[in-house]
Amino acid sequence: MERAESFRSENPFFIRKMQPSYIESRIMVPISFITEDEEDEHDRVTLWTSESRPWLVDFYRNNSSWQINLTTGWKNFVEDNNLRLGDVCVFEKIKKSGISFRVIIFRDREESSSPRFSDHSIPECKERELENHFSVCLKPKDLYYVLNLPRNFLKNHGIGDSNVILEVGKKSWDVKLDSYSRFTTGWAQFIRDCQLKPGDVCRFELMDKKKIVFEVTFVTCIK
DNA sequence: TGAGCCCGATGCCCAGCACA
DNA sequence: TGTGCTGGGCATCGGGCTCA
Repeated sequence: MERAESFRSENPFFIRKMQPSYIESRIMVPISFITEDEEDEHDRVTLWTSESRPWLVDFYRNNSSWQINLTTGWKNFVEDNNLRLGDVCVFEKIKKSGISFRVIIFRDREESSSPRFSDHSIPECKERELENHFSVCLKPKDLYYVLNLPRNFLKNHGIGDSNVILEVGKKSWDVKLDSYSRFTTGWAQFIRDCQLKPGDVCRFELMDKKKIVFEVTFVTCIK
């Protein structure tokens, strides 16, 4: 999953980790990935893992759960590509005829499928140490008084309602982390002092788990 | 009988609101 | 300016129905 999450592309894409229901029957596509116009024009999507062989898969819109399910043909794809539980697929929408997705498979069993495409928009799967850090791209609302944090990260590290220390260089700020996984008291001061703007990306690296100290680095957005 | 289709339940995340 | 809460959107899962 970490390798899949490091995938970058100019094309829209989504990530799916293989669940039992995915292996056994169907997989869901975010509803925004297939427009109603496309749905009217096409009955099925085309999945590509290489440039040589496509898989045709029927789909239908699930209005109750606001999703699109891939059904007939999906199982063939699973079997042909030997997908197993825990494998992670990146579905990248590409500009081919009809509705086409390029599928990059990140296997749970050490090796990954190496995408065999001629262009260079394929994942930068550098080994990244994600365990101790997360990144946040600041939105206008984040520059107000609160910042929502990834709950999974906090949960994985057993971090709850507490005060944390944000360090930038030799300076540090005390910021309250509330029970809703948000930076609250102190966050506004931090963004003022660091002159952060919408579009800036903050990287929070957990340096001291006991005292909950994050070293913060940021990339400034230049319009 | 199994695959495909369809629906509903549940929980998570986030945006936004009300109020202190 | 900070906190608590709620509702909407979405992801995930399970189960019933239909049909070949």
